[in-house]
Amino acid sequence: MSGNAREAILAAGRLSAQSHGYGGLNMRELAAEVGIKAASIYHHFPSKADLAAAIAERYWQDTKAWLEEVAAANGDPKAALKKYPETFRMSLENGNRLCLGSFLGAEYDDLPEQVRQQVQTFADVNIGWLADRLVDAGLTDEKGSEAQARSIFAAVAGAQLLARSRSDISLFDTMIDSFQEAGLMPG
Amino acid sequence: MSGNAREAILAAGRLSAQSHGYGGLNMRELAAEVGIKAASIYHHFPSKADLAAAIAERYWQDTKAWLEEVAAANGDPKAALKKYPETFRMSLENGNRLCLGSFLGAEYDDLPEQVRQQVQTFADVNIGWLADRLVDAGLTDEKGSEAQARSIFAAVAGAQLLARSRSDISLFDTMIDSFQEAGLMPG
DNA sequence: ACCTGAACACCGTTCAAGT
DNA sequence: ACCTGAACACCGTTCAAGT
Repeated sequence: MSGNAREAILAAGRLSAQSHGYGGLNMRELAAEVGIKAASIYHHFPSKADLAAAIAERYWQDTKAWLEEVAAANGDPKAALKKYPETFRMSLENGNRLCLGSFLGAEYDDLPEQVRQQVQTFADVNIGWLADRLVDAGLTDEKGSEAQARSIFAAVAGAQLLARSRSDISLFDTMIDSFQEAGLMPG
Repeated sequence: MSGNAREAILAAGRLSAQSHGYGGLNMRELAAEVGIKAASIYHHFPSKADLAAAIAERYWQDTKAWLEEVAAANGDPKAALKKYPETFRMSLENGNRLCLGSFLGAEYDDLPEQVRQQVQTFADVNIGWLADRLVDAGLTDEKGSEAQARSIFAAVAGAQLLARSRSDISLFDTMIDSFQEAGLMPG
């Protein structure tokens, strides 16, 4: 409708993809949510692959902006790191949804190349941000920071995946606590 | 051919599900791999949902048997725990495949009830085995053992998910090393 | 018992054609 | 530009019929 069908498609598409993945992203349903016909989506995106790539691109851009806000608002890098799991937690709160990067990561074999690239960038954004905080906090040397950052990213994503399949956010919180107590990430 | 089409369907179906998930499991393709027609699968399994449930059930049974072997072969529970990531590593080696529990966990919203139950049991088997080893090793008290076990399971699954999307087993190994060095799990 | 061709109802995707 | 009807390809599934 009116203002911007493209933006409405992106927003609804993101939510659907976080619930059902790339394969489960349904063009007719998505169109209905936006108030148009499925064929009309193709006026805004040349294909489902391009739509998914645009959704994933927007997803990492939003994530990056959020992470930068967190870093700016928390001078202490340890305090910033403590906030990191919050986006994953919000996905669970918002309809028990999965991180889009995790869902698309699972579907990686069947993903069009454009989508794969955005999934990689999403991971790079997360790992890069974490590595920068870890170095700033003096928790790792520069050499090992990326490896440590990757481990944190993977562990938090894994915790979200498991908590989601039980529809139980408290499990997510407990797992994050365990990671922090073990010293995998600062708490 | 031969002895047992049902077993061949289960074996090929498991591999396909670990690559493409439940939604991506294709009856016609699966039949072709086994050397029969799609309609013939229904002689062995009443529906795709029942087939997937049987695949997932067999999957946790195989996992459980493997874990019990590892426990039996390693009197030292820490040595057994050190071997735990090995099954996840083997999946990556075997065609860059994902743990079936992780893939179905991502698709949880769209899973038939029979399949969901087997996914839960798979998680329970892993967490129960880990909790038993942790208690035996004196690494946790009985009260906190399940929470600790869940964290290990989630972290290892997350590491596999991320390593798979890069098709890079060395990333998996490095993340496991990080988990062990942090003390999340014994190394 | 075990398998199959053919068909069914459905659904995502695409394109030619409308405004 | 923006949208759509309708065709297309493919899906899980059924069933009468074959061995």
